[in-house]
Amino acid sequence: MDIRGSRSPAMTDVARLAGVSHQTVSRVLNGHPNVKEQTRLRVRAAIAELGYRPNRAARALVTGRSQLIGIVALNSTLYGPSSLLAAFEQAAAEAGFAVSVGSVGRLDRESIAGAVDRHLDQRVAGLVVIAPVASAGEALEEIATGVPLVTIDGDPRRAHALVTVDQVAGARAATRHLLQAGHRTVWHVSGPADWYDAAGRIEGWRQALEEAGAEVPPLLPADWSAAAGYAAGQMLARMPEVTAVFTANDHLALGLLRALSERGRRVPHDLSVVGFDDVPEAAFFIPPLTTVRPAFDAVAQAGLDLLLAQMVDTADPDNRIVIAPSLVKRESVAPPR
Amino acid sequence: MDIRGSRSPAMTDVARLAGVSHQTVSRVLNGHPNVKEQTRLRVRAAIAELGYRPNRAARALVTGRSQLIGIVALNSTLYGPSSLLAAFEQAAAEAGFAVSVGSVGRLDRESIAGAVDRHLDQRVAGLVVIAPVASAGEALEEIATGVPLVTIDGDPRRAHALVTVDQVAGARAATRHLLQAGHRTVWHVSGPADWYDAAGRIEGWRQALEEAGAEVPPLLPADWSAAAGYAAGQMLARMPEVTAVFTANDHLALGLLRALSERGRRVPHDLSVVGFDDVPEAAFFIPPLTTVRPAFDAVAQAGLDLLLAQMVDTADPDNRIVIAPSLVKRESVAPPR
DNA sequence: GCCGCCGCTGTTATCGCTAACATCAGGGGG
DNA sequence: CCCCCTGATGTTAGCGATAACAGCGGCGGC
Repeated sequence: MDIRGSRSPAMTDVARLAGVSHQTVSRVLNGHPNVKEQTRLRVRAAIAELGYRPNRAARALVTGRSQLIGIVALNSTLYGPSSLLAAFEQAAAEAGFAVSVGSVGRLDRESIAGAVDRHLDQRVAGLVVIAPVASAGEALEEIATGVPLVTIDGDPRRAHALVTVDQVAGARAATRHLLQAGHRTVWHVSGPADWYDAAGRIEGWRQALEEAGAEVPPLLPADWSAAAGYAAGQMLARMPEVTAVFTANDHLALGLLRALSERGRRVPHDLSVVGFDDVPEAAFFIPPLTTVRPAFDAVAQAGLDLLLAQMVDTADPDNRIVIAPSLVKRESVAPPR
Repeated sequence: MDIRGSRSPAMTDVARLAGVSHQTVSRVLNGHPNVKEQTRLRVRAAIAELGYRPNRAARALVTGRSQLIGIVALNSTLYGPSSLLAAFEQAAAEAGFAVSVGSVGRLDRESIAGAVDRHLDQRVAGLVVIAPVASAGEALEEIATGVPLVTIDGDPRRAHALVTVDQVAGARAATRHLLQAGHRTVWHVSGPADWYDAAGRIEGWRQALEEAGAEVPPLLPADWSAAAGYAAGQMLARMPEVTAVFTANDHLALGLLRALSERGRRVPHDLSVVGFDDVPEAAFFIPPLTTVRPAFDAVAQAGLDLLLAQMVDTADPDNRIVIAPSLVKRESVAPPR
């Protein structure tokens, strides 16, 4: 578009070509009212002719704010967080914001603070933190940012301006579904204890059992990996009294299914399994997995809305939005023998 | 840290506190040599005391370049692209760059051009495009950006400054592994034809068969989904002469495994399967999947290096780097009966 | 002992934009 | 007929940094 070397056109170049002052160009660009229609057209034409594009750095410098939203997220390929990230980028782009991602290796106080810092350096207009673990929540409490901040998947009890999936409701639905199929009780392979997601799912599982008057079996703590699910499965396969298992995510369920299959325990004939996340492959596990689907798109959109609301109006930062997940029924659940 | 409302400290504030000029502060910040050690320490102390952080917008304005790298990527939860994205963010952050992500819904000319445009508005210092499909490659050819540009997973024949996984070598290794196990030939369930990844894997598969003098069976085209793998599996299960299948990714393999399991064809006893990607769960498929692991970290790092090299020195933009993947052997491969 | 260079620091101009104020022509009310 | 207001535009002053150049001691060489 440009001959290399010649600097790209600035506002004054446009102004000169259109025969107006640079300020008039600025007014046209920012949609200010008092500009004659004819002038506006001349300026537009000049902009098009030169291929002018405003310099965001200059604008950010003088206004003190950018059109950049920062996201702090865990650098992982975990399905939940990365779906959330993708969905958020999409929503932000549609709203005309650029998104700067600061992924962190671990969600501890120091890493989070570092990522937030780097974003503040960029003078982001707002900040979204996907903070599913307790340490992250604590870290955030201590960081006064001075910019609009929305937490996604943070501490449901503490954080302001929070959007989260209703983990408790999802887990209750999963557990109830198994109880209604006729199982006396439901075992739970949980996620890491310091993740809110995991804690909420444990809570929902426990609630559903207690409401139904069912015995609450010991919790099987794990991380989010298929490997941990496999380990849990090796144990459960040896326990004939276990007929129903709810795992904290689909990958745990995958590992569990393999362990059961190796030991000759058939699903759902001998044992029913429900997962959480509805990863795209869940329908192709052996057997197809009944699971809970969080509405990541809705979470992302709600997060953005909350952020934009804070940006125009600093009031009402206490809003929190909880998105209900839905149960997806497939073939991994059946009545007990 | 700051009292709300009072503007954040600027370089002159630091200078006043340290009893020097703002220029000396600038020199300290940028590591210029000729500053007395004692002065440097005083400035550092003042910076710490005020919690000063440089204003990137101002710096970008005066230097004409930002510390922002733009990434254009497909907004998907596909394992390959999203791993690449995560790895790149990591590498860029370590090199002191912020990363602005412009994800696009489709990789067509218009979407790509739009995303590139938005990034140019931000005055990114460099641009990385993860462009695994043909239409994206064509779109890029037409866009003169004027900034350093690196293509990841683009057209191996055309693009300059390209980093890619050696799809051909990976597919050859997978296919040869199956042939060496004793199979007469290997079938292939491929990815979408317009993806370079898919094309390279087809090519490698074909090469390996031809080198070995094996018959080349008809290609089974699919997309990347487990559903497509399932469909292919339903067909293959009915064909007793098929003893070895190479799928273009692990999720296809997952769907295939389920279809085979439903029809009573045992893996690896009746049929061997090899995938591609080494998703974290691949070790927990039934049975554990032999697959090809692309080194996403290495790709990302190489991409960043290439970009940085272009940024300091506009010469040598024709470099292309091909990263070799490795074969991960698990239990889904055995000799034919 | 003077010149010149070097190491350190300060002064000034500038990047491209927006905000605030200045200007100026034209029109309606007293 | 003058005043004031209003709509359209221009002028000026920064935003916060870097770059280029200017000063100013002190030290070595002749």
